[in-house]
Amino acid sequence: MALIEEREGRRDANSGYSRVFGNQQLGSLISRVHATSISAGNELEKIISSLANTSITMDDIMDENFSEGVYLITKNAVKKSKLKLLSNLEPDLLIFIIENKRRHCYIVELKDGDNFDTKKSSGEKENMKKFESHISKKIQFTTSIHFCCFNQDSKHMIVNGFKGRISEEEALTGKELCEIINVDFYKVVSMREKDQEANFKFFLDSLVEIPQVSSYLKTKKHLL
DNA sequence: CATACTCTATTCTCTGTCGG
DNA sequence: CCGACAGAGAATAGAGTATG
Repeated sequence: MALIEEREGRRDANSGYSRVFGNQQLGSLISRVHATSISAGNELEKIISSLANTSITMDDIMDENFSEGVYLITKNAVKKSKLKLLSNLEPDLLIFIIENKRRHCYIVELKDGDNFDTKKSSGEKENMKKFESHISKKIQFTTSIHFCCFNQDSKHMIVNGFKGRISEEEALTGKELCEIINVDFYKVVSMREKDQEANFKFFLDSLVEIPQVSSYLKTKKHLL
């Protein structure tokens, strides 16, 4: 769950957030908000894999021990397989399409934003290509690499964010990713929205409980 | 179990290049 | 030559994971 309430954040007075406000309680509250945002990114991958068909291992793929279907294999599952590779070259997701006449592996880098970090994008594409050439030698599948910005609906914007370093085919929206793996995009979105109300309340409740904040709000009573 | 490393998001600053 | 822009690097922060 991406709940602010469950995040630690930095509680001490020496965090940058405390300095921003000159108030430790407010600083630690903001720190917890930030921690929640980070946590939500990790959660996205977990939600997606919980809704997809993950009933196959990387070893099964290499041993040709499978039947028709669409399967998702996460980064961690790849790490546990015998497909040994230099560390940190692994993409976030591998999708295997196993059909009568088609065997394809989508290699996907997933991001919970609407833009990729331009500093790392060149390196990321290089790593993806390295991984692609490595895995192609081990499996009997065609392959393609993709960069998915889960919260971006426009392929064009993804390519743009990448400063044109990737093609339209290599860009993937969240909706497209979900279509490939037979996952309801809107279910993923609604699962993530579930915490919003609790977060909204927790944040504002915590905020008005801070003495400095509440005494300030009392001077603003005319606004209510 | 502690430590090191990588991931996420975001902002600021410095530097270099391109075009008018 | 100067401004606009792009890119790299550093900084703020914590979470998560791998490993000895």
